[in-house]
Amino acid sequence: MPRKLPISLTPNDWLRAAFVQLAAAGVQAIKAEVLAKQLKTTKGSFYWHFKDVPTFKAEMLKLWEAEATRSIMLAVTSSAPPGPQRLHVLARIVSQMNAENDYGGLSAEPAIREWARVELQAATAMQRVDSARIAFVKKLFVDCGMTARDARLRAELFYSGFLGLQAMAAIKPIDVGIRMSELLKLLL
Amino acid sequence: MPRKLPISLTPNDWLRAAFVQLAAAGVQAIKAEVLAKQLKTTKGSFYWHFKDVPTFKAEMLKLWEAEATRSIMLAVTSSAPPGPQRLHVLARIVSQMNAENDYGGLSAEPAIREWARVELQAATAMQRVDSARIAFVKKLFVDCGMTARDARLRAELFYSGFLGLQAMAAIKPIDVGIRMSELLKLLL
DNA sequence: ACATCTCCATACGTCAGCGTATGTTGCGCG
DNA sequence: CGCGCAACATACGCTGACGTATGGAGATGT
Repeated sequence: MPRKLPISLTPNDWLRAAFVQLAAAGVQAIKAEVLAKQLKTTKGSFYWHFKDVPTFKAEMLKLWEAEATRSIMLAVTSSAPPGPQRLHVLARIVSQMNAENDYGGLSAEPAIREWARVELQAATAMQRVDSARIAFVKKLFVDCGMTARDARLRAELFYSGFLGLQAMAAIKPIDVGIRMSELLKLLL
Repeated sequence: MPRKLPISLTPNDWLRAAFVQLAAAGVQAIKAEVLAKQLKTTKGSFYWHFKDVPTFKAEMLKLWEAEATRSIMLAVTSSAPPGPQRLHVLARIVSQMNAENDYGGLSAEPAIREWARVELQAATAMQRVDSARIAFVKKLFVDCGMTARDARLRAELFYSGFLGLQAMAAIKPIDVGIRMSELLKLLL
């Protein structure tokens, strides 16, 4: 039994559980008692670690925003030299990192987007992430020799296509990777 | 005062109010008492017209599914002859019908998609709508002389791009129409 | 060893939302 | 004119979720 007996829960344990819940059932499913049950404890623990639920959600957003773009940018720039190769790498990896990462990876993103549609705090975080990602993709297109204007448009279309495919994949499983590759061919 | 005194509420009044609420605050915001307040009545009325909330939601989905594709298809095929023109028309009209139609138009769609991510009943409806729309767009590409395979791929990318732009527009206002036009140029 | 502090358990009051049961009102009609 | 039904209004009990308050167990320092 490699079971590590629960010595003491960290704030991160709660946050990870919350992202799982978020991905599975949406923002409204993030409830203190539900998370407590999943962590086999009680909400007394929750309210010891966090002031209240809104504060907790704010921490979720902070964590997500910090990791949502960084890890992908890192993976891309470290596995290919500047040029079209990086875009192909990007198209491949974004479609296969479902639910691996701590903060829920990409499987929680549709839920966060709906969250952003409803709550202002999440909306501003989402806007910053969208902008950062589009700027990054734009740079990749610029590195392929495109003008700033063309690169920007293609970055937006590339990203929009990804969002759409991600949204559809959340309901009915499809091969996002191959479609992203085809989209990229048309954009280059 | 052109105020028409509330003679008697119809089921459709409730449904329209619910789509407004859905677009504004998501599925979880569809609550009998909230809708009653918006219609300046009480939930006694709600439970007279409808058995319970789940049944009511099911009727919402039924209504939405019936109208979500039909009206757009009709508008496109009736305003242009077969060929690329129809795609341009489609790119234009889908981006400007925000919140006009009865069932919430397109402004409620991101919420319905999240709904579909969480509840099975909505997921099956959403899948059918997605399939119908993609099939329709595919046909438009076929009418432009494309092979079935190419047309299918382009229809998916066109639709995915639309979904992504729609999702982004729900958070931060952007010009969906111009971006859809540019996407279409690349797909033709 | 004993007091303290951390980390969690339990019990409580509150409130929103559900669904039911029953009271109330206004029109249609003989 | 008054009866009856459609279309609500109101009152109720119930559950789930919040946040608080207080109790308790286990490690820890001196």
